[in-house]
Amino acid sequence: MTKEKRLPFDPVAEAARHWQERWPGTERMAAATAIMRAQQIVLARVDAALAEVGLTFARYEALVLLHFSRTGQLPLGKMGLRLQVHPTSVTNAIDRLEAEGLVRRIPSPTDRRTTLAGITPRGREVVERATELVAASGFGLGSLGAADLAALSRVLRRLRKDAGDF
Amino acid sequence: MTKEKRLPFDPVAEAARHWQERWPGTERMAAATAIMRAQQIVLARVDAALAEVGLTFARYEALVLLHFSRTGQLPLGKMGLRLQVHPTSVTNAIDRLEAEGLVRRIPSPTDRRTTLAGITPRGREVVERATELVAASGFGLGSLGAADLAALSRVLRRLRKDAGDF
DNA sequence: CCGATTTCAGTAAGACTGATATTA
DNA sequence: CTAATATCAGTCATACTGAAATCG
Repeated sequence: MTKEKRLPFDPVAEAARHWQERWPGTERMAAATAIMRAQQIVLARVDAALAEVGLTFARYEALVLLHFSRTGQLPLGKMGLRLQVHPTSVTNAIDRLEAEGLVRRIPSPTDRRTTLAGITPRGREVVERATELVAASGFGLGSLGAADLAALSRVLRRLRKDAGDF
Repeated sequence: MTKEKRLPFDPVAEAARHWQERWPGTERMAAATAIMRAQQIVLARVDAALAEVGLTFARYEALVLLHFSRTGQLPLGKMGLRLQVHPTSVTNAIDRLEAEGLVRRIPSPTDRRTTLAGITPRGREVVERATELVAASGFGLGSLGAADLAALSRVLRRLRKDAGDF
């Protein structure tokens, strides 16, 4: 951690106060800054939970995606699209997961250019255990009620849709 | 970019659908995943806007903080607390900003252990120009209305507060 | 020949650990 | 002596670019 010190004021509100005096779009700035910080909080909680099973968030996401897929196998390219990560990052993530025996590479039977990543039985065990830990951590959102969570999901869904995610 | 492909469905909703069948806390998972993706979107937009003036988001934040401060100078440690970044990351960011003449290091007159970062006139010019660009980009939130922005800020404020930020 | 898929080499920014020098 | 402050060296996970190999 950087330091466990609690500020005596809300740094986002403080920034908004100054911003407002000179520049437009204060509400957007405040919301964007809050999103950046919220992501830091969520990531820190999830990473801490996953450390116990030796996974990072990126690799956990890949593993969950495979676990949820019908056959337990997906082309690397499809994974990149679904997880919105760079092709080389997928290669890297699968490299690590394969080295730990959680995933194995399988040549596609229909297209010899593509490689499938397939989750192994050990991979399924680990993702189940990891998910228990992550769910127990509450994703750092443990204090939010159902209404707040719903509001968050609703607004962020619009944001993601308008950004061209889906 | 990873690929400009739009998925035919909401990947977060799809994940939630599968999650719900086996694990608890679906609403938290969905909100957390949406936060992670929203941060990616905001960061990409802001970084793209800042590239024109040769700044990263982290360095821009540091510059804005100095620009807003009363004297234009702050101890590096205080900056780390305000921006929630690691001390060594502050040192690194100030190194870069100093190399570009946007900031200079000043020995503290009252405590010889501490170093102040002071924004230069050129730093003020750059931060003004950068802010025009960033504000014009809308932080990737251009499509959200006032009510949505307010809801976002309200919920994320609670999240940050409960996480111990302030 | 063109485009898609994956991989590799190399670069970059950032977060972190552990150690150190200086000073309150 | 201790605590705080900043820095340095080095490691790590990730993102990206550009190039290459393979194949539809």
